[in-house]
Amino acid sequence: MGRASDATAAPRLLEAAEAIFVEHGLDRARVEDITALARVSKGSFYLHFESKEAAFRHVVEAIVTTMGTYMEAALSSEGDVSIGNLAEYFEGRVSKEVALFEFLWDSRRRIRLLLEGGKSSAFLHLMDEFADRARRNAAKALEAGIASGIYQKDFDVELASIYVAGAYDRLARHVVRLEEKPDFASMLRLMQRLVLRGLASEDVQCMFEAPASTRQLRASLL
Amino acid sequence: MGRASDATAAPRLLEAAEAIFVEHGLDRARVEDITALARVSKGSFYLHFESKEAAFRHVVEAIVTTMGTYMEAALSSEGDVSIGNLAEYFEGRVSKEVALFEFLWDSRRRIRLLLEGGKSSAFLHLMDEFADRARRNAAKALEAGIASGIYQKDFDVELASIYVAGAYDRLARHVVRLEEKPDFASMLRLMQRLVLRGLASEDVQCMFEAPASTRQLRASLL
Amino acid sequence: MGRASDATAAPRLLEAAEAIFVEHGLDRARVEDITALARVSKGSFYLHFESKEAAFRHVVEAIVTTMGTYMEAALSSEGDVSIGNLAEYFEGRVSKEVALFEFLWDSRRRIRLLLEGGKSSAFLHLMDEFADRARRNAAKALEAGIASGIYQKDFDVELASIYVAGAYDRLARHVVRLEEKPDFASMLRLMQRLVLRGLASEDVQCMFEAPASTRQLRASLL
Amino acid sequence: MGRASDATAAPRLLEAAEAIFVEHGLDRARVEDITALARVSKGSFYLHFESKEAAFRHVVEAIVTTMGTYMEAALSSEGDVSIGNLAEYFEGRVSKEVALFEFLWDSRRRIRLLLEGGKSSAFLHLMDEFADRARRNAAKALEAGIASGIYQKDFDVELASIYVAGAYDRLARHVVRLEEKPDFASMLRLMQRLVLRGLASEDVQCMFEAPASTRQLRASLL
DNA sequence: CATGAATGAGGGTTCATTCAT
DNA sequence: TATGAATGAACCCTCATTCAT
Repeated sequence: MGRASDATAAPRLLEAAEAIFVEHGLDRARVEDITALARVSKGSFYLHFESKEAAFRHVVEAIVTTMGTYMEAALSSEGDVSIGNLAEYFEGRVSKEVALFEFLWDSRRRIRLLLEGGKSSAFLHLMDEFADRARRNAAKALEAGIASGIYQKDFDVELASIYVAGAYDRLARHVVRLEEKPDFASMLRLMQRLVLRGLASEDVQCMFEAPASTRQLRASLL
Repeated sequence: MGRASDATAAPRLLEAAEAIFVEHGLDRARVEDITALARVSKGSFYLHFESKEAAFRHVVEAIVTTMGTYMEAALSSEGDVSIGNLAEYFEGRVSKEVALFEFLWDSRRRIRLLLEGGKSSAFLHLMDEFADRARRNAAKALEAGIASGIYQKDFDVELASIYVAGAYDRLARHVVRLEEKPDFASMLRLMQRLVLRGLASEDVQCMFEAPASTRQLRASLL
Repeated sequence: MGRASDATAAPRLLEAAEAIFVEHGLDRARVEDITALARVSKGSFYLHFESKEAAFRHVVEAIVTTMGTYMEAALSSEGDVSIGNLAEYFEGRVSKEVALFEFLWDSRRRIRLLLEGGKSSAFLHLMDEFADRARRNAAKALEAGIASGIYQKDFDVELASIYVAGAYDRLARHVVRLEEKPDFASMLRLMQRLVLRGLASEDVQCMFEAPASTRQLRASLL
Repeated sequence: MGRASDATAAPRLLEAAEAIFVEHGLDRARVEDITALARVSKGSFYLHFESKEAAFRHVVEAIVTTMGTYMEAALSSEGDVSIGNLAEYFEGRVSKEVALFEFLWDSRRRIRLLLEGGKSSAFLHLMDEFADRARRNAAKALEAGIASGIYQKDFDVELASIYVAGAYDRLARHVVRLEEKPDFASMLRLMQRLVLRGLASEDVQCMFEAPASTRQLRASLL
């Protein structure tokens, strides 16, 4: 091997590329901006990337992979639902969602840039991809709820999943822009309550009226 | 000396600018593309706009104004709400929303371009502006609902308005991408039901249980 | 029409392009060299040429056309040959060739650059094209000579035309490099004599021996 | 620390450099092309050559030396000429020339590249150098011929040598482009005949007419 | 006002050369 | 000596903007 490759150069370059692309978008980003930020020569850029566009694609894909994986993990709903364990189930979902929003919060700088400054259609497409992934997750959760008798049977699941995912989408966009970290648990409980009460089957609906036995549920949802 | 003063040049230029900017974004759009589309000389561009960026801002503002005005009109909720006229009130809201979605449907090509191809942060910002406007509308409606006793009093209105607006936002994005015009009325009724049942006060909640008097409401919301 | 196009700009650019390309070759020539020589802005180059390579092709083609046309005209051999008018015929050919070499002499700067400094394969190819054109001309002349009984019948015309054209080719290369204008007529007479005596038919050969009648021919060829 | 000292690296590099330079010319050849072909590191190039241009000069000189040496050997005319041994003498020359053309034929790929693809002025110069060397050889042969009475005395030797060398030059260029190996002997005999008959002294000229004694010469030259 | 030729700054990319290992 | 990653000067081309007509 020749001159030892600066092991930190490649990651520095990637990081710099992401930062510059996310800040300025593909067209406004200058290769020289990226190499300067990475403290690397201009020519060095082309040791790591085929072209500016290729670097851009690389960055976008890396973001998709990182965020997507996390999101998938956070939203996967295993565990059975039944009217009996409703309160626990929802608390479980809420805590999973809290974990996801914690992740979003930690990544908020990057995400905010994607949302506000990602001046490129590639990032828009990426956003849409996440949104659709979230929607499919929501649809699965709704179907599970119908199957277990929690939800009514007579609504259009796809449509409802669009609403639900849209609500989460906007909530996420809202959250990453906040200055102070909000109380994710209460946020997400209100969300769950809207969905649950909005779609609840008669049986579950009753629990909101009944005095004693459902205290717990009512408490957790209010 | 060139073509005699051409009164149609300015609107043609604006139209062309919008088309090109929306298709390619600020950076990729070339002044010459715009003037070619407007059948105007390149120099003429600078008789009408300060610079390319100025033209872009102009276009963005024009879109905001046009769409925003329509939207405002469509969503403005005048008229009193009370438990008594609940069914009518909601039908009224649904029909207003249907009108808005009809407008979106008619403008779907332009909107789709803004969403998918609007390769510039300015358009993203514009989208966000609409989204926030919608959220504020939703918040007002929720507050009116609380005031009239339709909704519970113990939820975070701002948060709920985020959910609601997010749901509409995604629905709108979904709709403009459809091939076939969907049934807006049923779409928007499901939406209303989600919100109403999700946030309904005890009094209204009862109406879903009560046998006779609320038939109408139940029917319209299911 | 807009700003009046500088009518002299295009020819200046062409001239400059030829000068620079011929001096440095395609690869070493810089667009800026050309535009500087033409006293034109760098961008202006691309108003007249698609690309540097396109400009190069243009220049090459222009040279081919100019020189080729002249050459064709100069070498075309009309007029009948017969043993009777041999001396006149050859004087006629010689004077045509003298005219061609006068042209070469006048263009010697450009040609010399093509030969010595034309650092590009395109110019080599161009040279070959001229060479082949010359060879075909030679072949035609030889065939005419055979038909009229001046030349023998038993030699390979193509081969002989290669020799003859090669001889002229080198002579031309030699001439354009000279400092002083040489005596083209005697040069080209020696050439003709070589060819004539080299290929002469027995009948013509005799004329070189016979005392009186052929004095003229012998005189002109020696 | 890299590969242990590799004795074959230097010749491989030279060979690769020649191949790449001959194929692409100085400007289009990339150092990396050469080192890749030589299976040597890029840095290694600069252990063997001062610079790309130096390598180029080296290659050009090597070609000149190799080919020049061969050519010199092939064309050197030792042995006396006299009218008595004319036929043998010419057969001797022809066979030497055949040997040279055999060499050209064997090297035709390289030569063709030099002629057609040698995209650099250095190679053109090299070609001219060969041509001039050939011309000087021809001049020497002509002088020897004059001295021995074979040729006339009253022509411009330098001029004639230009013709003769030019003819050979073009013949050589023609030959290396052929698909099939031609009959060099007959080619070169026609060439000799042209020159001999073109310049022959009266004494030799007679041999073409005389019946018996010169049969051999006439036969060999026709 | 209208035109479109002219301008020139700017940036992506290549590649000869250097140098730390 | 051999390596190949790193460097940065150089150069083609684009395109927003200007300006003479």
